Amino acid sequence: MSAAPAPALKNVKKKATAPSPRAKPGRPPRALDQDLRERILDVAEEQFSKHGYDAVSTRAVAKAAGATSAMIHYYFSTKRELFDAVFARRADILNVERMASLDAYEKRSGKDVSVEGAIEAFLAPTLARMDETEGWRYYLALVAQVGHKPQWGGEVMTRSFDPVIQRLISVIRKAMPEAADVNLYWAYHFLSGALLLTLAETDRIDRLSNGQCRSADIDAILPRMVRFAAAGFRSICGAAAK
Amino acid sequence: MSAAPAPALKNVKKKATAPSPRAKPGRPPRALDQDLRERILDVAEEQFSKHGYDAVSTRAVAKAAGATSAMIHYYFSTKRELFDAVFARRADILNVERMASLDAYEKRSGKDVSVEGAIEAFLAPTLARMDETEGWRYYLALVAQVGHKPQWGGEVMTRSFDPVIQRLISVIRKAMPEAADVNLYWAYHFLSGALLLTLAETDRIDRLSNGQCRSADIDAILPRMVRFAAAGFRSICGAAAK
DNA sequence: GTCTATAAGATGATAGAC
DNA sequence: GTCTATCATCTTATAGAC
Repeated sequence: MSAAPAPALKNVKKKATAPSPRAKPGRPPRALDQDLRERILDVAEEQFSKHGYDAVSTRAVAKAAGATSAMIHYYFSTKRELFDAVFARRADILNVERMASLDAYEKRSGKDVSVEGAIEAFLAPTLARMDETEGWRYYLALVAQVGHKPQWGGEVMTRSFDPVIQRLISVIRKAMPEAADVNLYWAYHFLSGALLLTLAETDRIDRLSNGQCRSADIDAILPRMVRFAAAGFRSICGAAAK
Repeated sequence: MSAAPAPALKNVKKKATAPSPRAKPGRPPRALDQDLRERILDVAEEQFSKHGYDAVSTRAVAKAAGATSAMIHYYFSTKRELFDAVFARRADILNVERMASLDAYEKRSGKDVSVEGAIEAFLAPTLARMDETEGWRYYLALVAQVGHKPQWGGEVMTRSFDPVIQRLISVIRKAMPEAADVNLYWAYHFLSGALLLTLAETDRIDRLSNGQCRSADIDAILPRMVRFAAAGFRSICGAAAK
């Protein structure tokens, strides 16, 4: 349930003169298998995130992982399935954490559920991960890109994240029982856009603000995003909404 | 200043048995030149938007435009310059419209500038274009994707759109003179995310809301986005902000 | 499990005829 | 201005040796 530490490249260059020093015969190198598989996932995650799915070749991933492209197909069959594995790996972790966070918030707040509280419980796990490892930062930037791709933005995102979003909205609904569904969904849409642009870490805001804001400054972002979105939810879902 | 109507493909298939029927000799076909150039831009816009820059080949663009890939390089030298031309074409139009809209709002509101008014003046031209032609929808979805690409999200977006954004913030500042710059920039960052996700039109919100919201329903989006963002700006820039 | 070799085709870009 | 032909390289994926 905790993050997998990004393993450093180990057998970067094993091509030499002598016949390659493989695992000792007599015992299937079970550990190494998982090692390479994970290393491929790590490298693919980084490259897909940095350059986009289509700009990355299986060869490039293989090379950076210290293997050949044949190994990519051995473990993942196709490039697309490699992507799916990359995407699902941390999505599963994130979904568990978000669900747990929302559950915990609902339990401890009892009847005093607030919009701020719900949104904070939803955002905190994700933004915390963003502050953790390079791997998570790559992954979350990849989510931001996928979320804006015409086909994938609908399908992949829906498949991966819908249950938690419905859960979030159900908690917010407890804080605003009078809110109409349409308004709740549009409000989430705006919040989602704000979150995804944050995960993208494009440094746009750094330039725009002339260095006064920094894309990766989670401590500055989280409280502001919570307040911004909560006020937004209230203004379009509240009693005064048209 | 109005939108260029998307021209239908005209000379789709001129490859046949006879030597290709080119323009009549004696007069350089000036009109046709611009025709093809624009058609290439239209087609590239559509394909870059639908599949992403890296997934589209110059051959594919050429074919859809009823020409050969050599013509792409004749008019634009490189694939990247083709992209830049696609991106700049409507960015220029949009920038003029947004500036004019902000100017007009500031003029007619005098001293009574409101956050809602400024945001509405900023958003309205863009969302109106989204409701106009396929070409504009493709373009705006492309902007959303570019805005989340690691390199381009910073550089291309900054180069193309920063002046209008600074203008928007300067108008909002008149409505909230006490607001700190950092807060204004972060608030814009959230608004920008909400806008870009809207421009992407991924149908995610349609699925999530089980059809209650439609990605292209500008009449539903604009007023909600204005209220949502205005409330957000006030909540993190207002006197009560920490 | 890991490699080399290769199939089968696509890619960005250019040269040169017309 | 538009084309065909081509270069040199890269692409995903597979076959088969070890």
